[in-house]
Amino acid sequence: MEKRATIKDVAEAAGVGVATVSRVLSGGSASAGARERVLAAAAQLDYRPSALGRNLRQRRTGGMGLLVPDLTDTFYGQLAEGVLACARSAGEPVVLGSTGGDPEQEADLIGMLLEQSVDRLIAVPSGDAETWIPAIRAGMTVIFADRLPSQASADGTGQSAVGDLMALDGLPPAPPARPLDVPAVVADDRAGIRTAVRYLRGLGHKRIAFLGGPGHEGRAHAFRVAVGAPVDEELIVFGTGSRDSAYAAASGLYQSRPDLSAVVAGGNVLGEAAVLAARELDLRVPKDVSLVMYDDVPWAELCSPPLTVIAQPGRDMGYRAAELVLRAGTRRARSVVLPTELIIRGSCGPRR
Amino acid sequence: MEKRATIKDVAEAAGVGVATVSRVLSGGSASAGARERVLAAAAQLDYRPSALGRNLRQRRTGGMGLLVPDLTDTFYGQLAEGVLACARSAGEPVVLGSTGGDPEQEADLIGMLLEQSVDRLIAVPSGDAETWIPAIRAGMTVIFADRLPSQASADGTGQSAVGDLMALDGLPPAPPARPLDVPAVVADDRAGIRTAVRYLRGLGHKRIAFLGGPGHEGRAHAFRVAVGAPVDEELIVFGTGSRDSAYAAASGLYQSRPDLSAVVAGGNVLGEAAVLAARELDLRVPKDVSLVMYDDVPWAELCSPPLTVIAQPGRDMGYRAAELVLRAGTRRARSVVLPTELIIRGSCGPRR
DNA sequence: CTTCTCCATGGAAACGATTCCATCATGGTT
DNA sequence: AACCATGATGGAATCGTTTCCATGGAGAAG
Repeated sequence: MEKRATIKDVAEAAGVGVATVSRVLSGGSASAGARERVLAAAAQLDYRPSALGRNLRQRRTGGMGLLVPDLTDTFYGQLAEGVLACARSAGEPVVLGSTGGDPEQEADLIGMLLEQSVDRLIAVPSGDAETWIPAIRAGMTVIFADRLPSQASADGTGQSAVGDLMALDGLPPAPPARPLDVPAVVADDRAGIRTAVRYLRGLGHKRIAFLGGPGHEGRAHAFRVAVGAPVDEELIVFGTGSRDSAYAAASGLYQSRPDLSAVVAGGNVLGEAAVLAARELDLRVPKDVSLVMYDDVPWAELCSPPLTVIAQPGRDMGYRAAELVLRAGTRRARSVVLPTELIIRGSCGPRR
Repeated sequence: MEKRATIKDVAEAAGVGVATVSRVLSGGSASAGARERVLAAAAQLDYRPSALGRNLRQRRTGGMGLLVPDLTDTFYGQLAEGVLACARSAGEPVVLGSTGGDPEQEADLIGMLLEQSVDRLIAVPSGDAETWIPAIRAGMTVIFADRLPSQASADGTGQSAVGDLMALDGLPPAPPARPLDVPAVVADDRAGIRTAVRYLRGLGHKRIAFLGGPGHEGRAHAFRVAVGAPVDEELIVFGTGSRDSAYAAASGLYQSRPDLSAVVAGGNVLGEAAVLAARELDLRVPKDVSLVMYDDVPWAELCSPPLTVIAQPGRDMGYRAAELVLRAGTRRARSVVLPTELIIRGSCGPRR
């Protein structure tokens, strides 16, 4: 438990001033002799600059914050791994928070990060645009990942918040109430859902349901677009985030609409619930009901039948977001849309 | 992007000195009048003390570090959620690192945390005892979770490092080379494995294999103890951590020893590999081979047949570890052993 | 009335780095 | 030889907080 050497100790040992030590260590100009002596002294004393002093002086903490809804969800685990990989190679620390999908906890965690002067943040947002205004106004560089905050707008469609992403499909962009100017790294949900729906249609399915969770408004919207008018709103149901609630939603869906023949699950937790509920109700997959699930998690292959999924690159998503948030400041970050891929396994069959 | 109010601003607005503000806000003594004015001014200015200044002054960063091998592994996701839940309720930040099971990366991350002056750390260790000496010597409060570092001792048995835990089963404790005095929160692997082996024996199985990954030396040891002499060392195989390597290990095991009739997988990634490899080789579970897997992950139930598992409370483990690391300093932390539970589903049957 | 104690109070030091700025040496140019 | 430009150098200021310490005032005890 010996105390660490400070820059002052190094300066003394090298016979130079602290300013010179700082310059040598952070790449400023110094004479060859001084540089050599400083380096030797630093090595000798096993000196490591304290992030504390530096942070205070620059009034900012290095590294980045990361806010996800739930680490138990394999997809967010993948995303976090991507962020951590990028951060590690940059030598930057990552402060992690799990929001449980609760806007209130999210707001608390943002407050905590502000207190720590963490000024870069990657978030899978749970709260609406309002929640994010304090962070933006405090000067944080925010990058959204996986999804955008739902707009707390009057029309109540749960439209996404970033204008330029809405225009992707030639759709009339939502009237921008006051879009957050926050770059995002997301999967191409529109294409992913469209491909899945077309695939199911090709198998003869007419009544296709969408089973979503919190934050899946964008995917639900993409689903509406993909099935086209008239949309049967009863076939679009939402759980609240917990596995129980997802199960209840799935079970309720099967029972209230026995005429449905296919389900698109908006996330792997929902997919899990859809399988479980089907089994409980003696619905066979894919004979009685076909299933496509968002997220290609390792266990999708273990199911029987193995699940057909819409794969999105969780790890890449995290990595790219981390790159963006680290580069920001240098260059104005631009949003990124990552491709999805329909991986056909065994959970979809022709309409019964 | 307005700059935040500092304690000086509050002092000025309240007409008191900075010392008084600090005392009021951190629970020191102050007159009612002063307290009231300070509180009012702080609220008025939306003052939040900067963690930067405080950290520098106390020469330590609040919160804690958390090091896990891989967030993609659901079990570590659960553990992390537990840590985060505890940290959140204490208002403390968590700095996360993912080691990939690599001692070198682990050492790097420890260095990074030291640089940040994070002096409390919860870790699922990958490196051996040597790796941890620098952290301990720097005065970090370390709590191990899920496992203990393998002892880099001469006897090469991969014995665990904490003496008092080794004595649980009345076994001659390994000659303590120089045990780390680090408290740990672990599952009762010995009992868990013993129960699983007895269960399999009860079903008539004679040749039971153990499939482990990095860090599962303790479980392998418990397995040796449970099966009793003579131990068929060929039936104990290890993967190196990646899913591919786990798969290769499982596949190799099945092929080299077609006489085995049951497998105990030391973790959920290994279990996944065991299922996949069995399917590939046309071994039916549980008809041809019975399987017990460590970790009760949500998808264990989705498999067909649903997997019989040794459940260990990942979330609790994380929560308890976080409690311990936060309380340390107040009280010398004591190790905790959490119970495991054999959950019988459908992946074990009578010996063919 | 004096003296002693106790508490509230605010100024200032400390924490460990970065960075501004004044100083000094060096070498080249006129 | 005088002058200037350039670059290295170290002292000191700075960041925002906590905490030490000296001061002063009020109340109690003599």
